[in-house]
Amino acid sequence: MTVTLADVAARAQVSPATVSRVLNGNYPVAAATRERVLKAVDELDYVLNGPASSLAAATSDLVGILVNDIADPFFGIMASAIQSEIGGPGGRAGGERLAVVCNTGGSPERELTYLTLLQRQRAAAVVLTGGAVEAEPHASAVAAKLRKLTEAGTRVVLCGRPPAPDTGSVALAFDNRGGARRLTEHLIGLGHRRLGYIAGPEERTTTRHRLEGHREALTAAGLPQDPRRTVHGRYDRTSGYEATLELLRRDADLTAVVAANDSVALGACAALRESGLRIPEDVSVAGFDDLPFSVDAVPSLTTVRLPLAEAGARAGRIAMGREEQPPGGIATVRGELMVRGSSGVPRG
Amino acid sequence: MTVTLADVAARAQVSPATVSRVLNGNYPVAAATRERVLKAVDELDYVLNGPASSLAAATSDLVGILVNDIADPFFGIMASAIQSEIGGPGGRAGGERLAVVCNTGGSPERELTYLTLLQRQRAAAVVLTGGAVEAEPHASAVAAKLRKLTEAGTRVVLCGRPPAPDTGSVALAFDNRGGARRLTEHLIGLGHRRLGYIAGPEERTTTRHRLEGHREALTAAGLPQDPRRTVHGRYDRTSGYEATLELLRRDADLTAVVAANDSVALGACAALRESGLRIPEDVSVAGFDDLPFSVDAVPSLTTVRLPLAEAGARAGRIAMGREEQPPGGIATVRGELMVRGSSGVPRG
DNA sequence: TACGTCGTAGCAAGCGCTTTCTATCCGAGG
DNA sequence: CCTCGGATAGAAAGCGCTTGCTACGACGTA
Repeated sequence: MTVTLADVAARAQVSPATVSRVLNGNYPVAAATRERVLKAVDELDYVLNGPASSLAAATSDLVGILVNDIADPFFGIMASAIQSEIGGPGGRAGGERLAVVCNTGGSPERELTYLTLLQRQRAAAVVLTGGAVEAEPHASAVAAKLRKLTEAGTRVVLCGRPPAPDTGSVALAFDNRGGARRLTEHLIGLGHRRLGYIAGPEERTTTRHRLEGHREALTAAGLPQDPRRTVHGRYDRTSGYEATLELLRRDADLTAVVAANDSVALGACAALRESGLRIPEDVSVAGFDDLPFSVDAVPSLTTVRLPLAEAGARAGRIAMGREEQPPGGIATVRGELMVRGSSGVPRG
Repeated sequence: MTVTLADVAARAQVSPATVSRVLNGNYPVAAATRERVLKAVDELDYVLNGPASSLAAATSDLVGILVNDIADPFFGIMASAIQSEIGGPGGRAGGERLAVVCNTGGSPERELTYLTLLQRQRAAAVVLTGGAVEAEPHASAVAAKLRKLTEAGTRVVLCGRPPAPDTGSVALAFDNRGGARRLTEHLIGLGHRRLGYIAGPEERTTTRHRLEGHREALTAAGLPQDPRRTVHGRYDRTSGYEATLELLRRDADLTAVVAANDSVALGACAALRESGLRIPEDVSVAGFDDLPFSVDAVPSLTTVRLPLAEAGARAGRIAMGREEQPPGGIATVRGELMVRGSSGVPRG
């Protein structure tokens, strides 16, 4: 029925072992023999049986990339960069590595499921992107799973996610706290005193760090931390829209809105505009991440640029063992404040 | 070293066969025995060896989703929808299916490579999204590969891609031609007579169909098809920006710019604005796809909404055999014209 | 001429699971 | 009380590949 190694071997008049070695190129084979084998492979249109190969070799070509939301360019950009470092030659049997991205939808359960699935497939490496969920028992379960993976020889890299101590993983963390602090400092520097903050889902590290950075800046400037000025939501546009209306309801005198990310900021802009407020004359808006569309917003968004592609590429290289690990297995990636049209001096 | 089925069997005092049956749930096992096995699985923290399982069963839990550009929400949204129909319970051994998205970067070679990799992994199904490349020899090579896959029992579904005859695949094609025609008709109806068109890469079916639809509308209205009014580029913002400047250089009297997609349209808006032109007073702009950010553009984008999530979900269900195939294995998905602020009556 | 060496290729033992076929135990029916 | 069928469980034969070890010829060297 299907063509196997043995068929190729028979046709090339060699042993299966030789065919395997030609395919894997990890053992000397005479040029003439190799030719003969490759010819047979071609003629029979042979495709290696991946599962059989992985079983015998106790490893696979699979590399997993976990993302929270594949429809969000934030993750798409990272995944793309990671994948382009991981894909390409280097897989088993002269093949390519299969970089697969797994969409967790932000669900802790799915994250764990995918991790188990990748473990089951004996993945060569796994890269986890995006913030982690801090709530128990998920956090410990993930940590335990990561440890299992590294112990089994799977390289684990965290990209844009805080370090997971004692798991054997390498972390490239974003400096969310610092970025948020500088962003808020910028607004305070412009004269803003009444700032609303639209945070992401409470249980995520990214949310907490950005919020902490914001509050640090507030405190440093001697401004009060009014809990009524913070609203939690999701990392999407709709959430930003609704949260902004809520903020306005609580305090119509806000002069600035700091959003958890750019999508949220866009929603905030829409809500402000519909409320008859001009940006930045009446209210300044700031985002986070600097996704491609942010510069096209009108006015263009003041935000913190995260080097998503660079970090992803580096994570990919580390996962492939092509770049040295940072000292202690931990590196922090800083964001850059991008001051643009959506932030300005407050009225009055 | 690693825990195997046999270890679990020993601990549960049953045979490996029984453990396998408990895990797969495809054979009656007494409740007490099942309990004992599951307990052992748990205590030993056993994880099935995927490759071994796939080898023995001659099939895997893998489902591939091919996308052109994972950083582009157009594909992200489809991939997300496909994946959410495919993931979840239903995999082998009580596990979940592993829906993996493969980023081809729009390269025909990578597309073929991924297809081979998925074939090698004995994927249960493959969903290809986005337009195809028509140039030979790629087109035939892909068709041949798709045929191989279906013959080997892998279900193949094309989502937003024209049908591939005689390959055994199911196609959910977008009506790009009709959408583009209606969009251009809308502009002509507003009074536009000098329309620029920014097309995608020439070799792609999507590009050709949209361009044909545009020209159909032009012809139907008795307007000339000036080749100088069409510029080819890529499906991204930068391309739209540059192409618009080029169009303006060729004919400063344009009253409307139709873009290959929304990202391109955004780039066009930026270029027009920088050229001192107002939208839509001086020049109308239209996009295609209606991605989430399009409604946030200022003015919001007139475009053609493609039901990406719905089509993706349907493709996913068909790939899983949970939805009947359309008659003839082919269905056309229409887009909906969304008239918004970026299109208006031309000056004069 | 005899012997160690190097370069190639084959043998065969798994890798860890699935599944067919067979064995066993039990209760029910005759 | 014996037999038969149904429900469970086990034995064992692979699935298609990799790889350690062995075999063998052709050289170069003593």
